[in-house]
Amino acid sequence: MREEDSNWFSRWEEDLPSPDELMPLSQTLITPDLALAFDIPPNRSPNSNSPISQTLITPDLGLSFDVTTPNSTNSSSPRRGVPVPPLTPSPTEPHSSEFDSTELGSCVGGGDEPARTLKRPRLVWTPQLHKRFVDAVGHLGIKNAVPKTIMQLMSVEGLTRENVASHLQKYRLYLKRMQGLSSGGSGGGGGGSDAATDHLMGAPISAHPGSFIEDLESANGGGGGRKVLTLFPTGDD
DNA sequence: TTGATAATAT
DNA sequence: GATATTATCA
Repeated sequence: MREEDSNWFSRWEEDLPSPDELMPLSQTLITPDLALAFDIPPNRSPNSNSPISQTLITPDLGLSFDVTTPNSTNSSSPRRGVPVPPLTPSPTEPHSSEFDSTELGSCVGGGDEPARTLKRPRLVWTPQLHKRFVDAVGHLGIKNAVPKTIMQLMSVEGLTRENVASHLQKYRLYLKRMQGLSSGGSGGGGGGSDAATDHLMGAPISAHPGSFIEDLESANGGGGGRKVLTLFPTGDD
């Protein structure tokens, strides 16, 4: 006797409760401390500031997390004072599947502080991750398209409400822009919808059960060579 | 530019 | 008090 009034999402909740079962999106976030314990490149650039970028790709989807340290311009960041050792980014396919799923809060070499409270580097919204985001919003509907619900639906480890909220804002802004553009056509400087972006964010938010998370790889060209596509068009190119 | 964060509102 | 949304910073 399930109430039929319950929308589709009601069923989602029934299927969701098993995050362990469905974990298509497992992101292995490496805390700075962990990275430290992992491997410290002996060749320390004396004066060469190499961009510290950690590219963790999950074998399932291939989400890549990129940590960027504010090396440009010595801006004293009171909040971000996590000195991450320069790691060599591997643009190629890292087959390092030897990643132990040890808890992030595990005792790391010399790190007595709980990684749980450690601040994570900037979150890079990859097309796949964004797809999930859009999918979650689409399935939830504007009504329930709240950061918390979205986060829960995404079931992305490491993803916090703040992350979704931040992105959600941009997402809404993008939609608003489009809607406003559709209504009035007064372009100040340009105004053009990028096909790539349009395809990404131009997903109509219709609360339909449909299929959850479509092909996540569709976003990726797959032809080799990742292209950093801009999620949000500046409107002027 | 994009994402995090502070402040604010509900 | 917690969560959502807005605004601003980096």
